[in-house]
Amino acid sequence: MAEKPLTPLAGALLGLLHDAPQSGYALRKLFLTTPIGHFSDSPGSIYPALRRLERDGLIAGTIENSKSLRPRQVFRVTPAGRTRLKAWLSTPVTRETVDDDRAVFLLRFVFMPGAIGAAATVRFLTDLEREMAASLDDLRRFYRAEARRMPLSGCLGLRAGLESSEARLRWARLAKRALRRTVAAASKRST
Amino acid sequence: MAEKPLTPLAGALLGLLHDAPQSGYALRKLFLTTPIGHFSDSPGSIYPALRRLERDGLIAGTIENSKSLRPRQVFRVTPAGRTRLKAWLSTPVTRETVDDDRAVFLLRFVFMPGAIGAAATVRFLTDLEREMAASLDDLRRFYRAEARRMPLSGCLGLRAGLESSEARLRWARLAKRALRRTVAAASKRST
DNA sequence: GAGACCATGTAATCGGTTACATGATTCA
DNA sequence: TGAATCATGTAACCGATTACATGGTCTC
Repeated sequence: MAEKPLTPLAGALLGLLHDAPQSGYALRKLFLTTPIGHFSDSPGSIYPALRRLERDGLIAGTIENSKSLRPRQVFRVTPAGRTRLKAWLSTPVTRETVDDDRAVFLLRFVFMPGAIGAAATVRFLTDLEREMAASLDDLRRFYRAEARRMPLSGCLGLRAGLESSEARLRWARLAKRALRRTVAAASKRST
Repeated sequence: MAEKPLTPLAGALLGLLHDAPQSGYALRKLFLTTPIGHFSDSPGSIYPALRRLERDGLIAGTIENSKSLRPRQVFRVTPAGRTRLKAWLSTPVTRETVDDDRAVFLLRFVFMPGAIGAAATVRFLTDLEREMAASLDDLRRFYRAEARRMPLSGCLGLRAGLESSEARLRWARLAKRALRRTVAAASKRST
């Protein structure tokens, strides 16, 4: 098998369908009206992706309102799809995880608590923090070493990278604190 | 004609070659060792892209060290390439400019002062500020309206978007101040 | 009855990535 | 002499985007 990681779009669709079974059109509207990643809301983007997921047995579509009215195909995540989603969400955090521009880690994060639980999400954030801190360190080192040789605009470009890395790291810490509170509250309730 | 905008990779290559003519291999090393955007450093990525640019007449390669030693093809930006680069750098700032995940605006920014001048770059940053502020406003509105209906992880995901938008905006202001100083200094020298 | 919206598709294109392949040179 | 680095390519694949196309339904 050696399953390839899901593409960002595939992961987003699978995650959204895991949260709530819905039609391709509803997913399009989500992409259009909410700030989830930046996916194209065009039909040529979503429907082929859904068909690929269906072909791979990760989702299954059932037609509602059949008989001429206004048929609508509602997709649900299959058990295999759920397994695959969990695997995607559980892929280890490495340097590439935090260095990617598209912020796929954020997409993954959003689906995590619902799919693999709050405790696993907290662990994920801990790993993120570690890698983000390392990445930021490297960037700072690079800046110190090369800034003087670079034109002003290069320096400023690096500053942008630094600022956004710092913002990400602050966010990871904040998110961890917030999630930990819910884990603590949940365990308190259960005792 | 109706020239399509350059792809991020094409823009990066053209900009780098405009700053300094160099070989494909040297460009690969830049991608490998510096934190410019996140482009693949693999030959299968860069060489075809260079060939496309050459095919379109935007760059021209001259072979150095020909005669068996270790030939190396050094690429230079042609006048047409320079025009195209300027056009790319000058495309108006819209909402999509600031909303794109890949931060192509940053790439453009880095090449601007060298290609279209500091004054034009300051104008660009002014436009960026405006659009970034508008984008941030929308995000905040969305957050206020929808946060209560969303699960915690969705909220936190939005927070990440907010934090990074705020960081970008702060950076744009900072960069504008820094560049303005150099413009002021330059005009002072010239008087 | 016209226009906006629901709902789904297909075809063509294209750029980027991975994997594979080659050969020369430098240095230990 | 073998490994690392310089230097350049090619072939195959694949997913995403754009543009095009269809037809029902709801509301004014």
